[in-house]
Amino acid sequence: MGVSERKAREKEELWNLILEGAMKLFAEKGVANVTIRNIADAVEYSVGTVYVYFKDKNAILHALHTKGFLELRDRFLVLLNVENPMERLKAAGKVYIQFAQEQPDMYDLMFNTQAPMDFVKEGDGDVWNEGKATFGFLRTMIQDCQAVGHFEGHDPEALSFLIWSIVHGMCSLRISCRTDVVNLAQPTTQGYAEFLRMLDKF
Amino acid sequence: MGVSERKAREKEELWNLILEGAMKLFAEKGVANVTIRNIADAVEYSVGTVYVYFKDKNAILHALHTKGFLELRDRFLVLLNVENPMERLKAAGKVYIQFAQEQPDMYDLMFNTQAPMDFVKEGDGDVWNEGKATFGFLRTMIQDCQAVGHFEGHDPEALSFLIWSIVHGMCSLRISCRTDVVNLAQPTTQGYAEFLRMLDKF
DNA sequence: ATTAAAAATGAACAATGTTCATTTTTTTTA
DNA sequence: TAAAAAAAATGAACATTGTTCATTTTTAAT
Repeated sequence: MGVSERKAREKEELWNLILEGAMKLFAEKGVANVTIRNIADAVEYSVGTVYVYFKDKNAILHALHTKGFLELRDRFLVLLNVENPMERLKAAGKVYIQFAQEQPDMYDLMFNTQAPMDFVKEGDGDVWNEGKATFGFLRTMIQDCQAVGHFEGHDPEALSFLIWSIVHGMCSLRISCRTDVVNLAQPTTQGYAEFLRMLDKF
Repeated sequence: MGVSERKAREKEELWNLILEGAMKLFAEKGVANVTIRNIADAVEYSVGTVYVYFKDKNAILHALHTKGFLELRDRFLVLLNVENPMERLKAAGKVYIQFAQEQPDMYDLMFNTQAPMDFVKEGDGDVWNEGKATFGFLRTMIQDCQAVGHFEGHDPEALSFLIWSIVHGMCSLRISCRTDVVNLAQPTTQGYAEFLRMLDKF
């Protein structure tokens, strides 16, 4: 019988509908200003229904953060065209920073907000898959660089974390308005350019 | 007459009392879990009184964040003993990271949370003095390094921002639990060690 | 057409930041 | 010293939030 299958499909559709409604509001008003009631209104369902499909607000924020990682992964696809590992690494940083600049709220949700991590820790797997895959991608790039002679004597794990920290630090400080005290017109762009200049020695 | 003076003193004393109560709760339960009612209870005054002394919660959080910067500045004092500019810079990073590790909530309030910045922007001066002074301190260190031949050809402003971003990025990722996907026992310590190894080339 | 299961509902709850008319305390004045 | 004025403290009340759950509505099975 195809009934249960159709039901499953409908269930998934509403799940997506709610999530997309949340996504839209979230882009409009910022994550901090979106309430469960807002989301319910937007999709024309009751508050209770939202809670049928999502355990709590953390679950919604985690699902949203996952969508963010999907888009970031898409953006990273252009890197496959970059043959030279070092150039690929440099380009990856640019893509990362650009994403953070264009979608600051989403970036904040992905890399700063506690909610998605709380959801992960409440769950079964207990592991942050999105972060794991993304960091793994960076680690591979670093190893590719080392394979052609760069970063000699450096530990790839620590170096990956260091480089992640550099771009994250700049994006994070920018988003939280801490760069107001830095006398640069475009802090992240100019800061990253400075980093690229450093990389020339490796 | 000494009445108004005594009044002013009493006013400041209660202001401090409230703030220290907030500070204590804040250290106990974390910034996210402290309410105005908690603070009022802790100092044995009413909720309304707290609002007589502080415009809103942002004002309290800003005052707390300022206390954090005072402590960070104190910790930086040991750097005055380090003659060599490059060694001073390296030591400064260590102090910064250590502070973030020992007081993650305070660090988060100082460098991530929106509230203190909102307070600054609502105010007159409109400038984040704490950040300005701290960043200025870093800039001076970089310039001292350049004066003895380091970082040749690098822009001090951009370089300062880059280095700030490095240590902030590591601390920030650590505090927001994003380092769970990094295979390092002590991400910040090992990541910073990797950075120090990089600095050898400059 | 009845019954059972599933899905959707929205009123209700506790907790939060915030306000403000009222009360209490202190200071000044007569 | 007693009354009036000013300052300080109060806490009840409001709007919003995330969340729950008994009830109603819709759908499926008999």
